[in-house]
Amino acid sequence: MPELPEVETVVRDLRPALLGRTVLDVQYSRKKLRHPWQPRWNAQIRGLHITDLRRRGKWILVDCAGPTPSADPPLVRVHLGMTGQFTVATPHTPRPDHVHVIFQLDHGDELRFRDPRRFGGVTFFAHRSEVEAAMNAELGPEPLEIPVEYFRHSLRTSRRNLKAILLDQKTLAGVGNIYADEACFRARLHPGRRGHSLTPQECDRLRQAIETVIRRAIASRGSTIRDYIGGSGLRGQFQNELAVYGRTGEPCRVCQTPIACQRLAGRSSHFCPNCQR
DNA sequence: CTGTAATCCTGCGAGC
DNA sequence: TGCTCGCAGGATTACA
Repeated sequence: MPELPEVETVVRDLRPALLGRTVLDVQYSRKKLRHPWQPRWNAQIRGLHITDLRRRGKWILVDCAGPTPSADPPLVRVHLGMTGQFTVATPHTPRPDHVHVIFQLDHGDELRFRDPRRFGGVTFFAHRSEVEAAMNAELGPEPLEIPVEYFRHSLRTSRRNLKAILLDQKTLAGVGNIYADEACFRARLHPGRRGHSLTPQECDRLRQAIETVIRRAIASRGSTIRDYIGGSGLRGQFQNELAVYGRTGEPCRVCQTPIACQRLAGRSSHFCPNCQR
């Protein structure tokens, strides 16, 4: 579910509530998550202070600090998968189904990881460096900081279609199905176009479209299609501004042509057959 | 290298 | 009302 704008919203919501907090205890359900929680981490996490909260692509990173300062401190890494929710709540708030990890915090609140489909996960790393190196090797640049030449080169040397390229986290980290479709529409490019068929100008148009769409989506706290909620439990608003995603058969906001839907890179891909070439 | 399909799960809407 | 089917914001793997 959550793509960059949704994950960014969760991080922004949670940051003020979590910075400086101490984890008193951790509970977890027996259900298996994508990146399995392991009981032995419990003892390691207890007593850690939360020093920062960050996002990289669709990953949430919770930086921690132990009792003694370390150059390579521990961290907790979270992925929301399709239906993940990461929220702070008071213990009085009823616990919904599918809450799989609960961090008890020192000021009484709970940090909850909920995920009905369990495609997401929570993993503890004793040393930040273990994750950073691996993640940087597997993730491309952030969509709001795409190097111009890098992006042109990535597109123009690929025989894949735009949809597949945009969804590839190694090319760009954080774009998913909604924003790939929205960016192609904004750039007036058919998602089935092959990367190598793009002119440098079209590459730049796509890059700018991605940046604009992602920026606006963050400003609207992401899109809530079904399950998504931010770190404080609020729904997103960008679903109201989507131009093509989920609008199959509805009129294009520019030319009134019915929006088409076609399977590309294994995913439903929405586009205007008239505006996008 | 590319593309496709299956896989991990639960829940929901459409259609009968 | 109740059933089955297909599909869902992700990501990895196997196979053609």
